[in-house]
Amino acid sequence: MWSDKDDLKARARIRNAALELFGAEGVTGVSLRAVAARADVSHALVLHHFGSKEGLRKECDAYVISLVRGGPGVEVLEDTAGLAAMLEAAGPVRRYLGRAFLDGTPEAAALYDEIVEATERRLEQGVAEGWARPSQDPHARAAIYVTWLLAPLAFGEHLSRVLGLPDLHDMDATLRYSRAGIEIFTDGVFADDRALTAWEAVGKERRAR
Amino acid sequence: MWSDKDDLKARARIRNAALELFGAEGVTGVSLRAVAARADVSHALVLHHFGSKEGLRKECDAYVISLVRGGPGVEVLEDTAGLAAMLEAAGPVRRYLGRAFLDGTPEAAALYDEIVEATERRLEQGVAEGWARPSQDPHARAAIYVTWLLAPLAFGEHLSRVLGLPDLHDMDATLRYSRAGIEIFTDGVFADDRALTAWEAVGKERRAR
DNA sequence: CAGTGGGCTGACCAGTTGGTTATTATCCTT
DNA sequence: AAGGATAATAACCAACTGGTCAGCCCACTG
Repeated sequence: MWSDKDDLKARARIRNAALELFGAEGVTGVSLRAVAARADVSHALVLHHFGSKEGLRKECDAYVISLVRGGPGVEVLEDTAGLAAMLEAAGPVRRYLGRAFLDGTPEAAALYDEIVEATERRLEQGVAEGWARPSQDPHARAAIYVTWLLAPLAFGEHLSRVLGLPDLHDMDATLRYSRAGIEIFTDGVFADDRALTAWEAVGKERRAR
Repeated sequence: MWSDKDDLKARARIRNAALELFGAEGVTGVSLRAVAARADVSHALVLHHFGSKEGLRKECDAYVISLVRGGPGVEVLEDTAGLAAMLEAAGPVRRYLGRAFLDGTPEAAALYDEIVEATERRLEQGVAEGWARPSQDPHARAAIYVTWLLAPLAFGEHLSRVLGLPDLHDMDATLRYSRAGIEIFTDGVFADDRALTAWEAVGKERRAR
């Protein structure tokens, strides 16, 4: 699919190998030697180029984030473009992102915050323009909205298994399950207010205690 | 918060320590010695009780799943009780679950499948009873619905940071952000069908190619 | 009381880990 | 062609990994 050409610079080859392996097994689960082997390189060269394992991890973070930002030109996300790029990203990148968010690196946290902010602005604009519903708590809604859109990054494997889709991360599969998501975002799931009412009852009860 | 009493059996102490550490750092990132140290026990004892690291991991899985099932009596989840238990679970258990789903152990996969099935039945019943909207793809909707409810397990850290909540995993915080979720599930986010229409356009274009 | 079996440990093992160093190969530049 | 950098390697290191083993300790049971 996107195997590296032989003449690709070793540094980039190492980074790609790390991306794949880190995403699949987690950073702590992958040795520098394993990365080196996949990049067809001595393990000392990895250290030579990146200084340490942590350095390699940071470079992977930076690279993936630059992909999401859509190139070196974009400094701050304007709308939901970053989200879209994330969902369309190739398999290894998606898996890596999922891990990064769960591991909670500072870089991933900053990216998450940025996406939530951009999304909140966009939804606010949508409310003004009439295509988005107003919310009682726009900040929390934006956060939840982003979290849900990102959820397939973490749970993609299960999603694809349950839906019987062969490759969890390709575009066709994404398209298939995203329809159900859009449906919920358009019509909701609940037909009446009883869940909302129940929530308010619980909240009131807790506040009383 | 839930520190172990001194007279707790060593076996359970080890399991709890493993649960905490595995959840926080990932299974591969935690050594048996670290687990042993936190349980105040020699690392040989861990092997004595669980045979291997993999054995310990399996025991953690089984324990957490039994918690979600709500006790040894429950064999198959009846409704969304498992989901509720999961969302109310204490911090370490939540983190562990998030990891388990991302790592894709067979036990976690089975649990996920089971929850999706139970939820699909429940939503189907809801449609019949009138409190849930019908869906064009009930199976996919149930899968997405579950995935979204589970998303805070994986992204809870970021969610709490963005919302300015101190402790990501306590019940009050869960209550706060879940309101926004219920709001979306009740009213949706989009005010009209244009997202759905756009999706259909993309799908048609791809099918044409 | 003897003994016996399980909880528990320290010492040990071979293999792996991230990282260092000295050395060689390969490339530009002038 | 000479020179200086940079790419790349093999050999090595101390620390740590999961796992084994012989044996201690101590509560039971006969």
